Amino acid sequence: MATRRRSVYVPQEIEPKWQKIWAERGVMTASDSSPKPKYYDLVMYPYPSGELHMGHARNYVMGDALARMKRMQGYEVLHPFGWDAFGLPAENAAMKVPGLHPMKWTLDNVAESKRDLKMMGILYDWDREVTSCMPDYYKWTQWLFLLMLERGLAYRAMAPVNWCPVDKTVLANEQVINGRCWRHPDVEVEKRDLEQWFLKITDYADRLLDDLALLDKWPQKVRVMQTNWIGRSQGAEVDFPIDGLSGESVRIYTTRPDTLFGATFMVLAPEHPLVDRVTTEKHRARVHEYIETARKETEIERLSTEREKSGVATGGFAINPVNGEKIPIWIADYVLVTYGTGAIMAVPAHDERDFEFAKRYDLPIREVIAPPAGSQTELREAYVGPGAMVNSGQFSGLDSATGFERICDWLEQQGKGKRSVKYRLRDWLISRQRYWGAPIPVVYCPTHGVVPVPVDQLPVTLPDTYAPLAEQPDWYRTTCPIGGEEAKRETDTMDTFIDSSWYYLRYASPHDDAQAFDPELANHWMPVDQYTGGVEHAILHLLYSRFFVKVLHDAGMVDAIEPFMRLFNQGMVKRFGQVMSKSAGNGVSIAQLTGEQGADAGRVYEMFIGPPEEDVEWNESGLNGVVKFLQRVWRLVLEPESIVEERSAAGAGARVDTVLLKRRVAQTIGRVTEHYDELRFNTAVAFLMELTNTMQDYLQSGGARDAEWDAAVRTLVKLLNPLSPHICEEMWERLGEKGLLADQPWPEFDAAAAAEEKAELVIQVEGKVRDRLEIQVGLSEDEALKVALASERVRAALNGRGPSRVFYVKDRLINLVP
RNA sequence: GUCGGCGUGGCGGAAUGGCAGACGCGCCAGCCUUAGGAGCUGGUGCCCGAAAGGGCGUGGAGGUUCAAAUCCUCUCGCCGACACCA
Repeated sequence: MATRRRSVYVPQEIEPKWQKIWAERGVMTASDSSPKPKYYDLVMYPYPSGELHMGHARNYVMGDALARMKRMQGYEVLHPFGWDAFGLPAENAAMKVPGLHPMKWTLDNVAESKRDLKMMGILYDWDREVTSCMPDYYKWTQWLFLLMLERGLAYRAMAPVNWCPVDKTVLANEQVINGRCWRHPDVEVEKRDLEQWFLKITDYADRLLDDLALLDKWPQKVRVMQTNWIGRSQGAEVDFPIDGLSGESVRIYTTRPDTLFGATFMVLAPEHPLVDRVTTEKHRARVHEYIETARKETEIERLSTEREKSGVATGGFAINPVNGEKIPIWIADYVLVTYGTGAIMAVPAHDERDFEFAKRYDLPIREVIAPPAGSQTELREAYVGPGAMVNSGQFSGLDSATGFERICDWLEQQGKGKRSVKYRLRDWLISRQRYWGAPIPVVYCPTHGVVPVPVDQLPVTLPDTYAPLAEQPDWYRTTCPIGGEEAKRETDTMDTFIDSSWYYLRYASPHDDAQAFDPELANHWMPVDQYTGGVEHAILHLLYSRFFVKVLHDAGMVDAIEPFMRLFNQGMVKRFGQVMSKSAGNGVSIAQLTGEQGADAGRVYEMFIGPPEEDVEWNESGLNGVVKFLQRVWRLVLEPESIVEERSAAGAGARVDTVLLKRRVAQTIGRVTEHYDELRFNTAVAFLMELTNTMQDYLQSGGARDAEWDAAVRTLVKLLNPLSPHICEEMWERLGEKGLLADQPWPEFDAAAAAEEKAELVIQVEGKVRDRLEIQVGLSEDEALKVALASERVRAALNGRGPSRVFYVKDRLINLVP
């Protein structure tokens, strides 16, 4: 008997078997007409980068585990997948390898990634797969652009744009990080003036901001980031007449109209249109020189806060409308032409930037807000807080908040200004001078101007030849859809963030060739119940998607006003201290993992490794621990006698009887269900480990393998299934059960069975725990007191002690008054 | 600079304001064994102690509370986002 070989599972034998069965049975195929409640479980569709590693897998395992559980809980689960397939890496690859087309490179990568996902046992409804670079998808991306155009939300404008000299394309504001290209952190972005397409996301600024309040199941971090990005501020626009130019004035924007009396000079952005008008002959040469220098500076230099402020006087003066004072007009590049009105009143006493500027150029500083307590006699820095207004004419004496309102009222009555709300958010520049994107579907006609391509002529497909569209006359030469004149196609393509702003809607009806999505089906599945992806999309993708849904809602195409109800940002997987990636060369590939420890061990390990939102470090011994755990489950379920035998060899562990076993099973159902639902997989795994420990102790305490044991076994297998589906499915079959485990109902939680039968009474005296007493659950306060006082030890503990005599029973406090 | 988040054993980490350190890794001791990098049992926060037991303990200092890792104030450290937006 001693030579007995313990049974072990071999992942390479069971994993492919079950993957094949699930695919054949269409386990994750979502039905549009199911009577079950729907659950839309979505992971951010990725850029197809080819072979996947365990860093990618963590995200997808979470989504898969949730989908599997929700399915067992009786939901009709939509768990789709697709590819954000336009974009630069494909072009870079094509440029490196002559003759390689971005399409081929992309589709090869898709195939490779897809194979890896399947090897991990991750189930999607592949019937609904979308690929954004395919004409049947980007046809509708183009259609959505035309919808925006029709609704006045797409426009063309000449603008100083962010230009990446390496990628040779324009970037959105959101793609410029510290003045550098988001794809090339050491390449500084240049400013160029180009005619470009924009989407008017600023029209939705208020709603994008206000509706964040509805997203209470989003990480607050993301909501804060979006709030800051939209950057709404309340203030006033005020007209300052230009001295000597009757009827002309400069409009400024301020968030502190209460400091209007403290304005001692005015500053225009170098690009401000009135610069020429206000500059006197004497100052013209110097102003011109300053503007030239400012233009040549990169965004980085200009925006650096470390840099000392610079500027130049124009020689012109403006009249402060509240007191008729003449104040000099300066030009300085710390004022941005793109924000507010491109001009400010400078109040050095109450604004740090103005203060610094005034110090440098020796401009007057006048205090108009007195700090609340203890006035600062010396003005060493600007006081930006609230306080009482002083030196402010009829408004002196008011507190600054009231003064804000009174001055605004006064300005509006006098017609000299008005309340105004400004945003940091800018319109979304979507033109890209790249081949590998969806062509913007418009035609430039000499007679009719900008003409949208008629819907029945969509899609405007990309030419087969990989080369910039502007260099392909065969492609861009066309005729005007209205008059038939010779015309030219737009040669820019769209930002790929447009593709990803609506893909989740396409999943509702991915094969519809008559519309972008079927509104009825979209309304059936939307909104997304759980959205999972990286925090790097906290602003760009999520803000754009929210914008699209609001536009589509206004167009009557979807009921939802927000796309994603619950958002989760998972942490990244690191190895050797660095984020796993192909370029860092530290990835554990899915192919390698499944060939060794198996997909299930990798899945459970990645869920157990740490909190799901935290970055985690991959390490082999942790993975081995999980393999050990799974092998133990395997034996416990299929070969419990081998565990019973071990008892005699080494002595018993903890005593576990049937009552304890039952209770532990019930508790585990409750905890695991709750924690899976909240994506707290690390603790869910810990609870399952506790259950197996209890089951093992039960066997080793001589527990019978009766109905209770069988129930425990089946519960364990079901609860573990979302994380370790292959092994659980195989065990289910070997247990002689009929049907797929994937189709089994989720175990029901029995609160009564999970409750402890004893409660503890903790006797604290003067803040210290003096004694503990086991009592029955469900006793009233009086009964509990009686039990407590019946105890000799309790009486002794209380005897002669100080004032605080407190009992604690579960979550109830009982105060004992002597 | 501003705004957010986080500081718990040797390590990853648990803890609706209620026995801090679950679960796992690692380590120590033992058992078993045709010796496997296997399996099993016990131990493992720190200090004192042979033990029983006692003291200390969640970055630091205060505070609220019968009770604080958890709430409040200040402070130090780390991480992230934004960064002249008037």
